Amino acid sequence: MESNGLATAYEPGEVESKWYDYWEENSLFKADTKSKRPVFSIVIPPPNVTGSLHMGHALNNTLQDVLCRYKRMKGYNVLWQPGTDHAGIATQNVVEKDLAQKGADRHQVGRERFIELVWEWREKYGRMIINQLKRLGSSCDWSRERFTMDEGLSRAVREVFVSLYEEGLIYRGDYIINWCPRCHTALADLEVEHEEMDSSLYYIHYPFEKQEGFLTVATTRPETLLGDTAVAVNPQDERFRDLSGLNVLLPILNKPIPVIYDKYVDMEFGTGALKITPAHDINDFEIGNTHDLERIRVIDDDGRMNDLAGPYQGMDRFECREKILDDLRDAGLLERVEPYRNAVGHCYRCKTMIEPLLSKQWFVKVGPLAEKAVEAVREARTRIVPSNWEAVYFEWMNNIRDWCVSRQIWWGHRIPAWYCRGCGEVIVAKEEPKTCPSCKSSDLEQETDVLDTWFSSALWPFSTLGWPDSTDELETYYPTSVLVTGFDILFFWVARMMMMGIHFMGDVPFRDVYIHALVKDEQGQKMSKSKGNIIDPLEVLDRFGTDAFRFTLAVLAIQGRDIRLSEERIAGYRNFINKIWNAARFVLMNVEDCEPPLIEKAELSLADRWIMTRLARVSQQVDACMDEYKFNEAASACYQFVWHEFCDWYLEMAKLELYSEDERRRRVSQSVIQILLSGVVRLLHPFVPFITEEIWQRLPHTKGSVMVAPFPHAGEYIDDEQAIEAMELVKGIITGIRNVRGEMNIPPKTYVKTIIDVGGEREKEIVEMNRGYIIALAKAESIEIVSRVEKPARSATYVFGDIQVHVLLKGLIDYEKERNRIYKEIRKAERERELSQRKLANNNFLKQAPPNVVEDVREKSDLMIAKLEKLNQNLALIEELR
RNA sequence: GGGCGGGUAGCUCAGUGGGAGAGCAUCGGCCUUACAAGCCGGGGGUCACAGGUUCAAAUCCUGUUCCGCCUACCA
Repeated sequence: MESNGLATAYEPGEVESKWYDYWEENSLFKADTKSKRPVFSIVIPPPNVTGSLHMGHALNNTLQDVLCRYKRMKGYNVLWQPGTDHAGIATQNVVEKDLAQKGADRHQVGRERFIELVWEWREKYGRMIINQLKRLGSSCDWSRERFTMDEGLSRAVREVFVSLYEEGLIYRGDYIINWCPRCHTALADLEVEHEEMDSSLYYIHYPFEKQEGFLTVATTRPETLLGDTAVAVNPQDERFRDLSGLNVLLPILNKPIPVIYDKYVDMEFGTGALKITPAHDINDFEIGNTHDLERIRVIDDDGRMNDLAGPYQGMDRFECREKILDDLRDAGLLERVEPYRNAVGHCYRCKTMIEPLLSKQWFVKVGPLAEKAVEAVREARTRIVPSNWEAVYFEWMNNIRDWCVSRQIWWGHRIPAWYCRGCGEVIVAKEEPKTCPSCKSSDLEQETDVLDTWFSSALWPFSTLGWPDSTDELETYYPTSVLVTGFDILFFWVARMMMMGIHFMGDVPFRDVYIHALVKDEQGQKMSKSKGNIIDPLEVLDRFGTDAFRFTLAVLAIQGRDIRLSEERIAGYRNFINKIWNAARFVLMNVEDCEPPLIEKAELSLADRWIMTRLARVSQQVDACMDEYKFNEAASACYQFVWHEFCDWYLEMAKLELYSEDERRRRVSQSVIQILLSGVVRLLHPFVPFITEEIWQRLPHTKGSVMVAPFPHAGEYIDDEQAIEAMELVKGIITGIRNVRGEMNIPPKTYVKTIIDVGGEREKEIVEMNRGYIIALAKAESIEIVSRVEKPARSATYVFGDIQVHVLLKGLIDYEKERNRIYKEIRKAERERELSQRKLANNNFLKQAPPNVVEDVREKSDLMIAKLEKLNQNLALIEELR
């Protein structure tokens, strides 16, 4: 059925794009540096420019949008700074894959052309993620959109690199780094994923050079023995005394290498003898340094054995392992093989097994930066929510190692360093130097490496606001109010932004960091392409609408707990959206031709006063939740209020007024429900922006967009505690009658005679004044209000507190049924009475518990005693009548 | 190895010191003119286990156990 041109079911499709366009056209997302209002600012975690919206984005951006919309309605000058990230390795991989399909590779097209191709790719696909964020309703100030490879941000990158270099916080050197043989680049420690794997521990004999016998070493990587330059044992180890100065022979190559003593070696592990490969293992590298060992790199950039690998040259590293094991077996040098589980590093981008190897790279010396970043959180200049992440943050920051920032790829910010071919001088500068400052040669060559993508991301909170220039934006919006992100990039990104922000801006980049959970599937599994358990957010948006999806995410965003998302759940909240829609339809149907609201407080019904009080209180509750980023509590409170108070009780009660013969009553009610719907819509707007705008625009007497309407606040309404109490009584009576009706199978169409037995005068008055609600909502034919009567014959009785609701039954009462019903009630009441009385019998309880608690228990006990008395009387009566 | 989180109704989970809750599912009754994507009513829990603190414990402490995640330079 249609009414006011409103369909009975909400259809999100058309509504969403219509209002999003409207918001944009009216510049409602725009931040204003000139504004005098309090500031609220967020920088978006920039998605990969060529990426596509996944569940993580959906959650992350929904929460940010909820905050931004809420703050706008609260009167803040809001900036939600959007943008995208160039995602060096990921994007390069995508474009390379595309090239491969065309039968080419990047080396054929050359660096310059390749970068052009990536830019073209970005032009083609870069809008996709932005449009998807828009579909989600994200109210970013798109006029300020930034990209990490923009000229401005690139300038910030060069500026930072040069300053850090000049301060000695960036250096270049030979170290063991994580090499991905497939991506052909170095990776930071963080970019390596450790995966526990079944592998083997090989026990290999290293014969002594000049005497009988051998040392047995245990290793998981026999192929690296080709690069061994020592065997180490613990100086404390009794088994290996007097080996000082001796050599063992490297198997197969028969090259003498020394036995050295180093307390790093764990005597308990393996044989207590450790082979040392300084060019392929971080620990071996360090031991090599203290013992001044030669570093022999035997694996090349492709993961193949190089010319130093003797007979194995050209073999892939895994192939080489098999071959070398065969050869060791043949030579009788492989003692045994044990199954073993160890954590092996893999590239976080392509999952290829990482090769630790010696290489010359650029590093950031993070120690001094990390120290300040730790201090900032310790001093609560930045607050991490929930706070248990602070411990994780400290743990990592305190054990941080230098950050390898050079990448051997092409897509990214090229490191602003030049090498003089003349004298070998290294020149680090913001602009390309013409000549070498040391030898004046003009034969300079720029560093070919680019910077780690996270290097530019680390500058995001100030580079997007115009740094290194001093801008109004920086002045107004830095530090940002909050960063909303997942814990998976706490180290990658948050920690580094903290370091850079403090170092270059002299203040933390954000006051709060809100860490949200991961979105998983129904079974609690991480969503992944390989598992095939991905729920595509775009599909969800199509099927259920943006508002339903957003509300689901908000209600599931419980601090510190992962989200298990299921379609059922989304469908449930889709129903809620539809409920909102129908409530609005109902209101709009009934206010069509009414005059602007003008009401005396005295004219408000009980239901009016009750719901206004509730709306005021729920708004305050939402305020409190939002301050603490308790999205789930805020959303649940809204859900509960709108559905189970506003719709289930209030609108039903308002029908009495709306359908009244009395025109004044009707008019007042028409005004009140409009006011209330306006409040409900504003309350819900941050969570469900589209449907609320659609309703807002249809409400008479509203102006502009709901986006900029004020969030409901207590001052708008009333706070009437008496109305709450009276409503509880009325609701209790109605529920009582409905309960009896349900259990006694009274057909819904049958109106029943009721006798309501209330003790107090005040209660009596309330029931008397509100009998209309009871008649309508409980389908009562008549209500007789009495004090202290016996249960009438042919009746079923519901007891709550000291109130009895007798429902008179026509025809034959089912005594058995009524007896069982009462019996059940008695058992329940007895249990509660027992509990209370046991407490009251305890002297310690009476003495030590707070008086109000004792009072509550006493009240409860009295209540139960009274209730039981009545129930027992009723039961006796039933038994008598049988 | 270290750390963190979790175990509450059939399922998914709220609830951090005083009456065990929600959504979904389930059962019974309703096409009541806002809504069947709905309305009304009902059933269902030894709050993982064992100790302890307390007048009082799902909640605080200790231990056990199971699950998940993060982290790590024992080859």
